[in-house]
Amino acid sequence: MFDPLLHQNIRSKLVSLLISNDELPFKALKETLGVTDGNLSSHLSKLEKEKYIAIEKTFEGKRPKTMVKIAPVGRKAFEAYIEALRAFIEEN
Amino acid sequence: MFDPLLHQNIRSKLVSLLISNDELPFKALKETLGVTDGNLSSHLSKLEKEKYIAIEKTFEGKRPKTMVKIAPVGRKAFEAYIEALRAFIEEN
DNA sequence: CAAAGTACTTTGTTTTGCAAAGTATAATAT
DNA sequence: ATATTATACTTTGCAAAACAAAGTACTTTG
Repeated sequence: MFDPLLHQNIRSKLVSLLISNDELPFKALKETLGVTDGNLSSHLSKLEKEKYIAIEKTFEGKRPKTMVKIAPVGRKAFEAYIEALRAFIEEN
Repeated sequence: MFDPLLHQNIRSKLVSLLISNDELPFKALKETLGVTDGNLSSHLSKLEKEKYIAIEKTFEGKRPKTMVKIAPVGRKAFEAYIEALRAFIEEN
């Protein structure tokens, strides 16, 4: 079974981005993924709930800034997911 | 965007099985995938609706037998999906 | 200081994914 | 002969997911 948290269009790319960039602001994720604020927000919540990512709320001057980081659990899960995909591809 | 019809746990495996075996009976799919009848039935309907597969209802003696075959659209889509996965893996 | 913008979150609706229940026929036991 | 169980599915109902629209809380700008 592919990890259902990762085997989804937006989340697989989201986590992939976080693996490559280690941390990214909400806005950058939103623009790169081409999703609405609400949609991104709920995907982030889902990933945070399972400790795949960590969300840090800071301030950039006076404006709120949400920083999203990959967490150890998420990194491991993603690696396993990529391995699973690789195995799936091999047999196809 | 990964093809949402294929980027799903059960359906990706289902179509993969059909690519390898060309045609399979309902029962074999059900057992191999480890899903309930209802669940399989609805996934098949979804794939059939988009012409990814073809469903043939025949009789084995006096009992109904549902045969599932991969269709050209499905084969192409699956190949493209595998390519997309490959590309995704490459960059991760 | 009103209007518009920024950075999100919450709410509401549609779509999925699934199991339980239903349908129809066949085989088997009584 | 007929009730019971089994086979092969499909339909229904419901909980969870995915998404956009609306809401919240500020802040900057005209």
